[in-house]
Amino acid sequence: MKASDRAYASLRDDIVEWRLPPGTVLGEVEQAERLGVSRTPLREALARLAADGLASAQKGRGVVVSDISLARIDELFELREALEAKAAALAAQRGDRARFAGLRDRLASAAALLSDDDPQRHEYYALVTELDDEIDTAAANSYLGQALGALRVHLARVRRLAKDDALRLRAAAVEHAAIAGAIADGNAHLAAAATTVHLHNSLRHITNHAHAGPAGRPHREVSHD
Amino acid sequence: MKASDRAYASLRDDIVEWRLPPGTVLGEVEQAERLGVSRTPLREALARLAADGLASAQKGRGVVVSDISLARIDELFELREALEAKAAALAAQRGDRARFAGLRDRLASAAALLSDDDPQRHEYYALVTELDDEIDTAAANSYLGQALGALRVHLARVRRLAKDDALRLRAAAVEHAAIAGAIADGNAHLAAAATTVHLHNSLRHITNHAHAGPAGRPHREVSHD
DNA sequence: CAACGCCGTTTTGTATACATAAATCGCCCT
DNA sequence: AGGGCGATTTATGTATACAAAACGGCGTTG
Repeated sequence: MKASDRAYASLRDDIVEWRLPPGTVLGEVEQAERLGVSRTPLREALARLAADGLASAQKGRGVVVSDISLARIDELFELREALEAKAAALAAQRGDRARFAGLRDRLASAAALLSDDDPQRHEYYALVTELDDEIDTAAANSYLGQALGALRVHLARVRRLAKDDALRLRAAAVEHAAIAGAIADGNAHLAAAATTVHLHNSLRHITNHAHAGPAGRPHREVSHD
Repeated sequence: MKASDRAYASLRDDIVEWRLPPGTVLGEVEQAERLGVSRTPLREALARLAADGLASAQKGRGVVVSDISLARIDELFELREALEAKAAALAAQRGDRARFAGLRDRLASAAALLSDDDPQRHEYYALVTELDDEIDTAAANSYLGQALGALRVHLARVRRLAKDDALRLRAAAVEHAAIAGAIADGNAHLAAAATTVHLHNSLRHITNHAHAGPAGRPHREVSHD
């Protein structure tokens, strides 16, 4: 694997997992030494991060990890709603109905997965990811898929701001089942509406139950200037 | 200005203006010599092009200008509809109504601009661009704005596939005026619907009146493999 | 005392040289 | 004669050295 790819993947993970919090300056020599690569592939990695919107190039002071405050989550979800509603609608038009019917049933009975003492909710998250992937595939739109991919990187970062309690996750499972069901029925309008509802509830949960930082470790919220 | 920025801008223009048609291989040394820069900044430019989706990195054969056949225009417009409808709706909620009322009136009387013998329709296109910018500003969503910006690069490429006759442009002006009017009225639902209608008509015009290549110079359509 | 400008340091931007991997072309074997 | 294999060639990937620009500290000056 290429060194630039390793550097990119490593830095992206560090940013998404909040090991590199917003406002962190990513000096070229510093990061190059830390990751054990030369400056050239590292610069390529930083350029890709900037293109993704995870970092922004400041003039003279290198690139800094971009800010992601609660205020911007509203914006993020506005874009998310536009993209995912469209994707769900397209999937309803084009998708394999039997496949989504299966997902609908598995999601409807997902409460059982959540009653586990698995703190990671591994099985449930895998199921949701599977639904997302199926929608992407069924939508059969590379431009939309690319946009959704870029968006999900940002969402992964946001996830650490919310605490997922079992109550919300159970409700989310029902909402996901509704989306899958609408797609299985080939009902594009309903699929889009169900997606809108789900994202609305998801955003409300985040804004209501947000905490300052990951794992109780507080961090500076805003104004990295 | 940085050499990497110049290289990026130059290459992007060459791709958008079809001087580098789809399937063209962009060799590093070749392009570096052509643009008069070293390989290092050129590689950065190529990476940005790949991130934009204008080129894709093939393993072993460098990066090639990405394909944009008529089949993919449908996909492009599906994404476009999702983004622009959302942007129009947000603009209707948040925008300055007087400003859009002014744009509505100017667009409604835009037929006069089109009766000119200006083959570039410069004034009219400037007006449409102004509307787009105002919508972006009013939507006040950086993520959405970034996605729209990336999308418009691809659209600029597609524009060369359609021949804009005065008839279609006059109809488009009316549609744009309807969008601006809906935003001016603060009617988000109507603004989104008007955008959907406009894009539907625009796409239909393109698919009906598409020609093989720009300025009568034919090029290979598909299957650059 | 404050503000402006200069210089040193640090960091980014660029070029080039080297290493490595892939594709092509020619040759040999079947 | 055709196909596969290997060497050559070419292109990409990486590292390092050099240049330029920006920031910060400091001194000077109004």
